[in-house]
Formats: sequence, structure tokens, C-alpha cells
Amino acid sequence: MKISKPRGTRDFLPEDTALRRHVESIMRQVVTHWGYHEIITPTFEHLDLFTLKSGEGIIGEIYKFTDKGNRDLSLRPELTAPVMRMYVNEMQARPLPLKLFYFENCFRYERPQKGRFREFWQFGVEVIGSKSPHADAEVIALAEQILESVGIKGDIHVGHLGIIRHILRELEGEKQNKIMRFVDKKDDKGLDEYLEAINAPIELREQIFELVSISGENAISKAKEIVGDLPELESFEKLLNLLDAYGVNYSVDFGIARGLDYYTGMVFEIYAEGLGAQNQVCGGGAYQLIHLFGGGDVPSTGFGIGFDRIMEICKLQPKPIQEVVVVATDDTRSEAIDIASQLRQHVPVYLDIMERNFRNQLSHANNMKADYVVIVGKKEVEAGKITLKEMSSGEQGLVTLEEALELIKR
RNA sequence: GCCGGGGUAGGGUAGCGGUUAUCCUGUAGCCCUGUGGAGGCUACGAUCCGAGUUCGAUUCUCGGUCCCGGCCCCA
Repeated sequence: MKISKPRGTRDFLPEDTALRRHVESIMRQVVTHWGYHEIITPTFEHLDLFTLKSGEGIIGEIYKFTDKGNRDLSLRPELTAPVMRMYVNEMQARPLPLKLFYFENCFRYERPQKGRFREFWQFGVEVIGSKSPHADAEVIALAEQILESVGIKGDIHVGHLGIIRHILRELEGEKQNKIMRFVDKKDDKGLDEYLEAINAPIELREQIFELVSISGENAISKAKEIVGDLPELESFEKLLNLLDAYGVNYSVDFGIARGLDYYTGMVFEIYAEGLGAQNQVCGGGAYQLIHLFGGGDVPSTGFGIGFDRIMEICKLQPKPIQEVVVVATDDTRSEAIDIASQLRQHVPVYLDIMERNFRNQLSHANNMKADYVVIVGKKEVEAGKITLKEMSSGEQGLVTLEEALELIKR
């Protein structure tokens, strides 16, 4: 019986994997140069970690299971909660801020479609311990830089939840969340009807619509006209100035909402072309989550990049790895092993393990598109040298191992 | 959870009630036991799964499953 891979998972062939690793290494290098340190958390966690953070509602999309000790566990659906858990468990004594990053697979039981899988990879960063706009700005600038480093130009939307929360402060939490939902979806009609239904004051309705429609230059002063001087606005203004200093291109969007209340301040999203319905490649913001897991009120900010969506639109090509094929005759196999071992200290080497004859070894080298073949036959062994053959031109010559390496590495 | 389009060798395809299931490519080998790429030959290899209709199903019907796209959702 033939077994296929589970729905929403993917096999990555050697070429796919090489490209993924290539892109990953570029992104990794960028964050590392920004002073971020990689961490790894468990693939599964206690289910509570995620329900505490996001509410029971997420269970429908979680891969949960009970282990033999009757523990309720879950494959991680995201990494922010695990990172915060890790911080609370074992990093609270460290000097702040912590600048961390991760690159891990996550699991969600969702309907697969373009850019959405049940096992997917997230590349993200979390800055723990600073509530300054400087932290927010750094994180956004870093996100932009990472995308740019792999050739993706995203459309960055930056907002601040403090402003709309201020307008809605008189309403009960339930209503606030519903309104945020409409705002996030840009569903003006639905929003209007809902505000009508709950009999919201006229002034509040106007404020919401005005705020959400703000765009372009002078966003801050326009917002000030609506809500007056707010400390949140002041900090947001600082953030925008810092983004200018970083040279980040962004548009202000007070309509970015998040369903979850632990997002408190700055929020941002980055969209890219070529992904159909799933065009968001990065999302992030400032949040207060640590107190949920038994730590103090430590402010954090971070983002996650959907790595698979990046791969979908990324045009990069991996540098091809050229293997040197060592070809031997039946009576020089052991000498060939010796030569191969020496070559392997410098370059990737392929040695026949099919007991092919000389001709077929060469033919196979051609099939695998080898650049160079090193021939180790009786003649070579006697001369204490090897024959280096360049496959594309067919040229070959008797040289020493050192000379061959010289030519190959050129 | 909802809607639409799909599934024939490893990859790409033809057949659309009865075929030895087509062709290309691939892989292994031979022609050709120290020189590859061309050509010829040989071998390997497929109707997604299950049920129904039928004398007979790859073909028609239903269910499942997986893939692709969209909706919902998106921590």
C-alpha cells in the first residue's frame, strides 16, 4: 500500500531544500548582524500555553493530543507564546532587552491553499523588555531589511491600537472586540450597521470612520484632530520619525486591528504581491503577554514572517553545488577511495558505489552534470598523479592532486 | 466549516464503455571491459482508494482521499 503525505504537508526535494536553506541563511545573517540570538523551543507544548494566550477558540485549529501520561499537549501553532514561556521559565534574570529570533515549523489544522499549509515555517523575532518606540522601530526596520535581503519589496502598514482603543474606551470589551474585527476587515458597511445596532453615539461613529480613513502625510496631526493629545499618539509619532530615520517606507493605517487583547500598542503588517488571497508575509506588534505565564509586566515587541510565502515569491537561485566525480577502474578502486578522501577535505566528491564500469561511471558523471571528473586509473596511480577532466570542454590533463584542486576551486 | 476545478509509470501526457493502456522523458544495462554527451536495442514502471451501474469501467454514478484555486479564519 502506498502511503501519501498528510494533507497540508510538503516534501522538499534536494533542489527545494537547497533553495530554502539558502534563503534561510540570508535571513539568518541579517538578524544576526542586528544582534539577535537564535533560540529553539519544543515542537510541542502544553495545550494550556496556547489557550491561555489566545483563548479556547483556537482549539479548533490546533493539533492537540494526549500523551501516555494523560497530558494535554499541542503541536505549536505559533512561536510567540513558547518564546514568552521560555523567557519566564529561564531568562528572567538576564539583562534587558533580550533580542531573540527563531526559525521553526508550526502546525495549524486549516484548509490548505496557496501560501497556507498545515505545517509551515515561521521566521520571527521577539524583543523583550523595552516599551520604547525605539524597539518598535527597530523591529519594523529589521523586518523590512530581512525581506529586502531576499529580494522582496513589501508594502508596510503601521498602526497603533492605543488610539482606537481610546475612542472605544467607554464601550464594554465584547463590543470593542467586535468593532475591531470589522475595522480589521475594512468592512465599513458591516461596521456601520453594527454601530447602529448597538446604538453607539454619533460622535464615536464619526471618530472611528475618520481615524480609519487617515492615510498619507500628516497622519499624526489628523489623528490629533480626532482624539486630541494622547500619550499613545506622541509615542506613535516618535515611532514614525524613527522609521524615517531608518529609511523605512511605510503607510500609516489605524485600521490594523488584532483579535487579541494582549496587543497593546504598535501593530504592523507587510503585504507582498503574487500570493493571491494569502498576501500577508509578515505581521507583528507590541504586546504584553508575559504576565499571563507568571512573569512580570514585561513589554515586548516582535514579528513573524511566513517563510513559505517568502519562498513562494522569492526569485533567488541557490548557488549550485558542484560535485567532483572520481572515476576509477576495477583495479584502482582502493586508490580512488584514497584520492576521494583527500579531495573531500576541500570539495564535495562523488564516488561510484554501483560498481559501474569505467565508461558508465563517466556517463553517469555526465548525467549528474558534474563539472569535473577526476580519473584514477592504472596510468595515474603509476605516475602518482590524477587526470582532471573538465566535462563541458572535454579537456583533460595529468596533474597532481594540488594542481587539480587549484583548477577546480577556481 | 463552505464553494469550484482536478488526480493515468518517478516527471509530462494520449485514450473517454471492450486497447497488449499511447507517446515523450527518466532510471538500469547492452551495443562500446581507460573516456561521457548522439543513435539503436533490452529491462523497469501507471489508471488515487472504495462502492455502484454494466456482460464488461481508466472512461458513467456516488462516497472517501489528496492536489489546485477561492470564501471563512488567520494567534
